[in-house]
Amino acid sequence: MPELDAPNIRQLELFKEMDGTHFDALMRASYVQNFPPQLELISEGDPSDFLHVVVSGCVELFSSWNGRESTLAVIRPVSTFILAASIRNGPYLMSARTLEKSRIILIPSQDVQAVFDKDPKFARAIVEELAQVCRNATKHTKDLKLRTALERLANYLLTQQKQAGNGSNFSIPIEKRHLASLLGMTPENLSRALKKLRAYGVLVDGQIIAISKQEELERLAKPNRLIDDASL
Amino acid sequence: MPELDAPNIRQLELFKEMDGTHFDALMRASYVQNFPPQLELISEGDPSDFLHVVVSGCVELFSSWNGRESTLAVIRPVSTFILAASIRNGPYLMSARTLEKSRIILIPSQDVQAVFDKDPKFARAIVEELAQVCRNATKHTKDLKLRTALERLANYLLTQQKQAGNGSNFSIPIEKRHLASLLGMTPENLSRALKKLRAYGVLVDGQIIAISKQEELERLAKPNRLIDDASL
DNA sequence: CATTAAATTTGATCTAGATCAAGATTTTTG
DNA sequence: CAAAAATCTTGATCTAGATCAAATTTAATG
Repeated sequence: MPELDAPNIRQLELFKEMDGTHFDALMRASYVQNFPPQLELISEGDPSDFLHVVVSGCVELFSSWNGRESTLAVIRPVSTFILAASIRNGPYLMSARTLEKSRIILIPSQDVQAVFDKDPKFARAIVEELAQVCRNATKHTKDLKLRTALERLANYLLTQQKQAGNGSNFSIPIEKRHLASLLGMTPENLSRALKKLRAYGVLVDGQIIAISKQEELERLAKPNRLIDDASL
Repeated sequence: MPELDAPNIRQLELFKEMDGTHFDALMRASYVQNFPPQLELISEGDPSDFLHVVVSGCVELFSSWNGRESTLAVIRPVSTFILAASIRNGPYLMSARTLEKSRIILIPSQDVQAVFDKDPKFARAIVEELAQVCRNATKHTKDLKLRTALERLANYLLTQQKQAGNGSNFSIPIEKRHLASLLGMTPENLSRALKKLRAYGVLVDGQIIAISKQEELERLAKPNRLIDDASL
């Protein structure tokens, strides 16, 4: 793989503490590729051969059943996806497609596993990362089962606001139809929900959101760290 | 801890391959307790001090927000829970209560982590278990987002049937109100959904289920390994 | 075993959210 | 930049599932 990318990857929690030799070996075994938008990278059911790292761009994880489809997550740089599948050597449970032009590193699962056994620091990092993924999945489920669509949206906006630095203006980083699917609602319903939030001081212009009545929105959303804090 | 339990625990995937000395050390550091039914073992938000292993009985994992509550999983012997929290030393994301009189082993998180660093076999087992938990969470989300309540119920019944040995008769192992919550519906709606399934050859008598038209039910349920197979 | 309490079922009604059908915008592309 | 294709929005309608209230069954308790 090109040396340009390695330093970026090395900064990732997953690779930061590991032995340099092992890191280099992993990188040598890996492939880097640039993908155009809307390309299906993996399909659910396929065997999991690689751990993926999004270096730039954006990847949507989604799943289909009986003609229906749902977005399960949107991955932004720099982070990994399908770690669980590649550890268990099980089939992918989700499909993945690029939403934008994306640069992605593919690390062969068998190399990940080999280094896992040799490098305790890496093993530690893998298990921490995986526990995080696991906990975020739990939070997503709680969000879905305990909240209405309007509440999910309100909390999503507050979370995005926080990530963008707590200013009153920020922009949502994905298309609304994907956001709708992520939040478990239809695009039509998202559109209406955004309109309802005007009463709580939310102004929408395309992807740009302005929050004018912070307290009102928070009173509606009732954000909770055990659901909304991705770092927890 | 009493030696009676150790052999059972040792059989768990999580502990099977690890070094005997390490296993014994873990067991010595652990506590075994018998809990009555309906006892809240842990509350979400609390710091995670122990990895829990259900030896006998049954534990419900649930979560609350804004006065609502939802069952997220039901844990039966012999398996662990809140592995992810104890690895990250983060607060519990779910609460846990016994549904029946239960025998539970509490292994201090710090001991789990210490042995993780020393014993590659154990590290390997932990990461596999965690990946499994992670994948099951993904399946649960897919079930919730891609299926209607009736479809979730139909698939739940087929899964239980399989676990019970594929006979046409079997019994559901939890109260219906918990099942309803697990499937993301109200008890009233579960009751009605079960009635609707009569048209597909499902007969209900208390906890006992009889499936008379296997193919019809499967045509409705459209079971899918990437959602319904817990071992995958 | 009678009493009380809890769980389940049933019926009536309500509502969040889906679906369908057009428009209105925005984005993409020749 | 104009045409075509998406995406987003709005309105009308429909429906899965929730809520409320009451009856019935089942389980727990003195």
